[in-house]
Parts: sequence; structure tokens; C-alpha cells
Amino acid sequence: MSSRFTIADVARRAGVSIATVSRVLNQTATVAPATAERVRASVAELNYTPHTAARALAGKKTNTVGLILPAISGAFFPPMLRGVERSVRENGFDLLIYSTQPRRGEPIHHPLGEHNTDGLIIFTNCLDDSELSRLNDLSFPMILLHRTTPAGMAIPSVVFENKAGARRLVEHLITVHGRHQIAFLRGPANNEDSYWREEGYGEALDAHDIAYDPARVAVANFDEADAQTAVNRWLVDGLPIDAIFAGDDDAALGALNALRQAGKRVPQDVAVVGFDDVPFARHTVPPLTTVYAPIEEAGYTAAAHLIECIRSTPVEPFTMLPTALVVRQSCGCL
Amino acid sequence: MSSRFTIADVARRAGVSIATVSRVLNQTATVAPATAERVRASVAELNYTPHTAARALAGKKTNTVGLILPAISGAFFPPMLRGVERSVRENGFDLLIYSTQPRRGEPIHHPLGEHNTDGLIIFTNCLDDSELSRLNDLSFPMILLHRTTPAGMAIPSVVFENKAGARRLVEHLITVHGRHQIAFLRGPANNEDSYWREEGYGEALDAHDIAYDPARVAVANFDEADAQTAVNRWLVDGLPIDAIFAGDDDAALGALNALRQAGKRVPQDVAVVGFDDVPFARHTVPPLTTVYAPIEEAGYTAAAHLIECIRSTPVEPFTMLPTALVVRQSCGCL
DNA sequence: CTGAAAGCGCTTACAG
DNA sequence: CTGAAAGCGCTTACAG
Repeated sequence: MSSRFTIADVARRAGVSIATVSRVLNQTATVAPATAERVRASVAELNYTPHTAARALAGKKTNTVGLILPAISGAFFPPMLRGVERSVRENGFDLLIYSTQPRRGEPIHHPLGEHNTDGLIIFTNCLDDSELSRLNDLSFPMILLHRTTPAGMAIPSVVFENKAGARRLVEHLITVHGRHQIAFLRGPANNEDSYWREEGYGEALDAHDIAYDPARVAVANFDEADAQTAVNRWLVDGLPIDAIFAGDDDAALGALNALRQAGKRVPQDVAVVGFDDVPFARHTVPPLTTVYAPIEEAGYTAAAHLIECIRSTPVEPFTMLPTALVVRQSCGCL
Repeated sequence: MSSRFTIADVARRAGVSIATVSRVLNQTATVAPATAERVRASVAELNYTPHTAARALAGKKTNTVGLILPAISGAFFPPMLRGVERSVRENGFDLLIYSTQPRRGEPIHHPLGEHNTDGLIIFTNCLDDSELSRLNDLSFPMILLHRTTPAGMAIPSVVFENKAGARRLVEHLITVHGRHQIAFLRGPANNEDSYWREEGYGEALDAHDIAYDPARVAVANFDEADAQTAVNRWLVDGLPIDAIFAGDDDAALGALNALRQAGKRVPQDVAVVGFDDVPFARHTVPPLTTVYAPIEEAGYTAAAHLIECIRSTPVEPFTMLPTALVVRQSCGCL
């Protein structure tokens, strides 16, 4: 906050009132061309930029969008951030990011809200329901990213086509590679992506008359280390498994580690498949068969929809982005 | 920006003036315990939170820190963001992120500055020199991350110990593995990390009387695809090479790809080493020998120093964070 | 098309 | 220890 020129300086120099300066800056009313020209010249000469806080206070809008997400980690977030960021910029907004680690019980004090943003993008369940409903009651613009709208609220959401993607993937394992002992590595509790992927897994088994075996499902939290631990346990328990659907690509990495350390060959002994198709997926050994999820596009879309909300433009209340099977080698192909 | 309670509501309810409310909220003057208690109760009952913009305007500070960086991509940024974010939160500040792709010539309009932040963290050369010097003239708090301070300015900076790290790495290749035909994959033009890594590379060669051969240096821009292209060219040119120092881990990935596709064995035919030790480095095949760079710590430190600047606390003008050799298998060990 | 003025919600000297 | 009041830099009815 350094001393700079204010709107009054610009007005004085152009020989007009500050109201007129504001009008040409915001194009909020017609100004005589000659007057406007003088104002613009004055702005340029003083290298004037409006003071954001003053603008926010007077105009009752901040021109910034907030993003609430968990600790930025894993390969998932860079593309997502890129998408959000791009969309926000294209619309002339700023981006305020708050990353939090939701701990159960503990009410999250989050610094983003009506006072410093015009709207919020909320990743999964990073905002607790009471705050969500408080903001919803205020009609505060929000978008849910990778989470569907809770009953009773009217917040648009953007999600992946998880179930169909997962089903296609698991059916590939069954029909093309003849795998029947397929294990599933679940994501974090209450994670909807994980829920629907598991549904797709179940549907695929059903469709081919393969019994669902709870012993073949473990929690890996979309986390490499947790996945490694879980797969290790299966291995020492001697659970018969000929394929692992890892829930996401990070977990697939952990599965690959555990299998390698145990001397199992992938895909000959055990096939491994992931979900998301993050950048490293093509670099695992063997290259990972997975499901492409448009991570960047989801971020982009969420931000675009939020800004439509802010502008009171009608918004698609529910967007499901298609996913696509990406066959590489860890499933047994090639 | 929804209608909420204001400081006046709180004051009325507590039977005091708004000045008193402000004082207990900001602990900016002693208030009688009983009065303070009533104010706090009033705040709690109304669930009052101060309006950020009003606070910024009146108080001449925004309580937010800006971060300017290139497009978020690669494995480098998540840890960096995590570090910055953590530090900013611990100090009760908000974080405004602007990611830009500096194009030469084109003056970058960036939306972060004196008006919406109290200070800026500037990654490498993401802010052009004219803007840097304008802000410097304003004594606007800034920290340079992975870039040293330009002559004539007094902006603290935080960097890695690149040269020593690179030298240790290359000497390992020479002394332990007897490699003498070591190629280097350079980072983006004007990137200081790359510059100093190359210096370390040169020093190591010198120290062992190995002639520097410009043919063995190519530009890979810290980018996997560019690295792959560069290494490919060496391969088709038949340039004799028994080791590649990739400049960073992303480039190492590209080198590994090119070598694998050409049927070269790593490390037997060609050793490959990187720099940074990003998360995927342990998962390449073979696991990557590299130099650990404290990416998250650098982000954390930069933010902490910036906030010290903002608070007018004396700040270390130059911080060089140590790096450490991480020996895995791509160099030929084990 | 343009200006004077109120007001956005705070902080901070200035008095007392 | 506390209040009345000015002021931060804008936007936006309201007049004209």
C-alpha cells in the first residue's frame, strides 16, 4: 500500500470530476468522446491504477474468486489449478487460494468468504456443511468441484463421469485380459470420486457374474504410501489377486511399488490400473493403463460457471465431464 | 459481498463506540476487561467478521501476500506452493496467486501490486525489470525466489545452493563411475538455477581435467519433451556420451525416455542424473540419482521473509539453501 | 453528458 | 480507558 495517484489526481489533471473518471474507467455510462479521451490521457500519464480495496468497498464487489482446496499435493492439483487460473484470468478476475486440511470435528476457520471474494470454488468436501449452508442462505455464488450438491441447496457442481469410466476400465480387465480376481483401492472416506469409481467397479463385476469380495477392497486414500501398505497386506495375507484397480493414479504408484518389491510381475502376475491419467501415468513401469479425467477442464469449467453465477447469468446446475479409457501396458495390453 | 453485520451493529449491541470495537478486535489499545468482554460477546453473537476491503482501505494494508509465478506445471510447483501457503497462513495472511507466462517483449500486465497486496513473492524472472524497479522505488516489500537481486535494488532473495550441488553430482559421476563424456541439459534462458548448475558442471569437469565440449550442452528448458528431443538429436548424431546431467528432474525424465526408445541401457550405457529430487524421482526406472533441493522450504522461507519485510523486521538479504546429493541407481550405483 | 455528495465499513489521530 | 469525527479511494444514485 504505497502512496500512488488517486482518482482525484486523474480528475484534476483531466479537468473533470472523479465521477467522470470512474465512468470512463468502468464504462458505466456514456461520456463525451473528447472528455473520455482526456481522462484516458490523464490515466496514462499518471500511470494510474485504481485502488482495489476502495473499489471493492464502494462497488460492493471484489472482482476476485476464491478457491478452497486441500493441501496442494499429488499430481492432481497442478492441472486443476492451471484450469481454474486460466478461466479466472480470461474473465478479468483475481484468484485467492486457500488450502486447508479438513480435520473432522474441528470447525475450519477459513479466511475466504463474502468479504474478500465474489464467489467460491469448493473442492470436494473442503468446506463444512454449516458454512456451506450459511453461504448458500446468503445466496453467495459458489460452485462445487468434484462433489454433488447437498440436498436443499442450489449450488451448481462439476464432476467427472466416474462410474462409467471405472466400469469400462474394469470390464477391459475382465473381457480382454480374463482377470477375475480384481481388487479395488478406495479413496478417502466420503470422497465422491471414489464412491462412484467403486460403483463402476461393482457394476462391472456384476455384469460378468463375478462375486464381489469385500476382502479385495481396501482404503488407500488416493495416496501412494497408503496404497503400498494396503497392497502389501494383501500380499502377505496371500490373498489371490490377478488385478488391482487403484482408485487413482497416485494409488497405482503405490501398488506398483508393493508389487515390485514382492517380486510380482506387472502385468503378467498382477495387472494394475489407475484413474485420472495424470502426467506421470505414461512414465510408470510398465506404462499405466488408466482412465483419462479432464482435470484441467473441470477446473476451467468450475471457474467459468462461478463467474456466470457472479454475473447472474444462468448456469448449468450440474456438469458431468466425460472420461475415457487410456490403454497402455500395465493392464496386459501390447 | 452479501449483507452482513457491520462494526456498528457490534458496537450498538455492546453499548460502545465502533472505535472500541475496533480496538478489541485489533488489540491496538488497552480496553477495560469488562468492556472488551462485552464486545467479544457481541461479536460472537452476531457471528461478526470484519469486512476485508474496508479494513484494507482504512488501515492501509491488505493482509495479503502476492505470489507471481509461471504457469503451474511440472513437479516443482506443488511443493513450492505448499511451503508458501503454509508460511502465509501461519502469519495470518492471505495468499493471492498470479501465474503468468512471461513472453519476451510483451509487457506483462499483472494484476498484483501495491493495491491489493502488502508484498510480493516473485519467482525467477516472472516480473519484468521495469515493474520490479518501480515497486522497488516505492519501497514496496518484495522477495525474489530463485533469482538474485538485480544491481541497484535492495530486495532480499532466496535461492538454492545450485553450483556446489551440481559439482558434487558431476564429480560423483566422474570419480565413482568413471564417466568422462558427460552431457548437460540446460534450463530456460536467463534461468539462474540453470546458470549455476552449469557452472558447477563446468567446475567439476575442470577439476578433473576433462575438456568442456559445447557439443555436449543443449537446451531442454527444464522440460521433459524438450529434453527428449535434445537427447534424441545427440543419439542420431552419434555423439559419444556416457552420462547426462539433465539440469532438473523433469528433463531427466525426457532423457530417460529418449534413451529407452533408442535401446540404450541406463546406467550401463549412459548414466542419467537430475536435480531437485521432486517426488517422482524415486519412481523412475532406474530410480533417479539427483540433488535434493529444499523446494518447499524455499517457498516457506521466502514467504516468511516477505512478511518480516512487511512488518519492518530486519530480514536476511540473501538466503542460500543447502542442497544434498541423493544417490539412487541411475548413476550406476548399486 | 456531467458534477456534487452520500456512503461503502473500517482505522486512527485527537480530545477528554 | 473511551468516544466523536475525519478520512481511506472509490461507486452510484440524484440533479441538472
